[in-house]
Amino acid sequence: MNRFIADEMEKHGIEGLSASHGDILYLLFRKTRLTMAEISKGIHKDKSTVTALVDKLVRLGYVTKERDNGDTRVVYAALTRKGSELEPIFESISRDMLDAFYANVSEQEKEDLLRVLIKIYHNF
Amino acid sequence: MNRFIADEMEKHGIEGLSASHGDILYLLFRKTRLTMAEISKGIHKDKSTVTALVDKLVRLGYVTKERDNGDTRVVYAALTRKGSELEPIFESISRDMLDAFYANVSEQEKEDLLRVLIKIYHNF
DNA sequence: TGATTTTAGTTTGATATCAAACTATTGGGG
DNA sequence: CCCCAATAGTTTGATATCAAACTAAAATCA
Repeated sequence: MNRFIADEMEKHGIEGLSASHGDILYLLFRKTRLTMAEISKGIHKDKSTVTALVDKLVRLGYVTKERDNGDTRVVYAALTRKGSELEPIFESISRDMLDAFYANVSEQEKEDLLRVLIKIYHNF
Repeated sequence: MNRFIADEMEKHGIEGLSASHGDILYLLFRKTRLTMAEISKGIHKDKSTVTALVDKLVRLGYVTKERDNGDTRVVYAALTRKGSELEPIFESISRDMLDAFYANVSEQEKEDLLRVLIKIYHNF
């Protein structure tokens, strides 16, 4: 799946991003401003990992970081124009990905799969 | 799951091993001698990754590496005595892991899950 | 109010991982 | 037989990832 996504992104001229960067961008498509801690929770990665990932997105020009004025411990991440432009491309890749993933899998099977996986998820 | 396994291993006094090292050891419990390429295929990891993983197992005293006499390109990995002693511990951890994993999941659900996952696996 | 604890992020050091370049050996075809 | 291609592993360089130590700021509490 990682390879699939990486290949698709390369086809669209997006390079240097991993699946985790994509996860972060997805969060930012939904909510325009997120703290580092919110991102950490949202993508289930350690906060120090998020620091590195977001810094890379900043370096590539997709995201900005800004300190909160009230509580200066807090740092917000938000999309730049360039970052926002990724949304339609990502939606398209996501669709293709899911289509490939669920090829030959019926709706009923999908439903059952999800239900059992959630059960297993809660076992940890 | 990785954390679960790591915790269990630590309880048994086994430290410094990741899940991938466990995968390699499992292969060696079944077949006493494997080439680096066979391990690479067996654990679905790049051959250069296997070099690093096996070297660590050698460093920790669980495995030996030996060149083939006939074809000197080939390198065999095999368990040491210390490596073999891990088998019962690993079997026990494996059982506990699967029990935790499949808690509250019926046999029928397991079967369906596996069938659909295999289908999805073949989609890539 | 002042000390202590909690919280938010970053830095540091270690590890697994991959891809690409490289080395060394084997096997085939002219 | 020799060259070339294929094969087996290793080395190198980059990256994501985590945990632990650290910094700085806010919140609690006595």
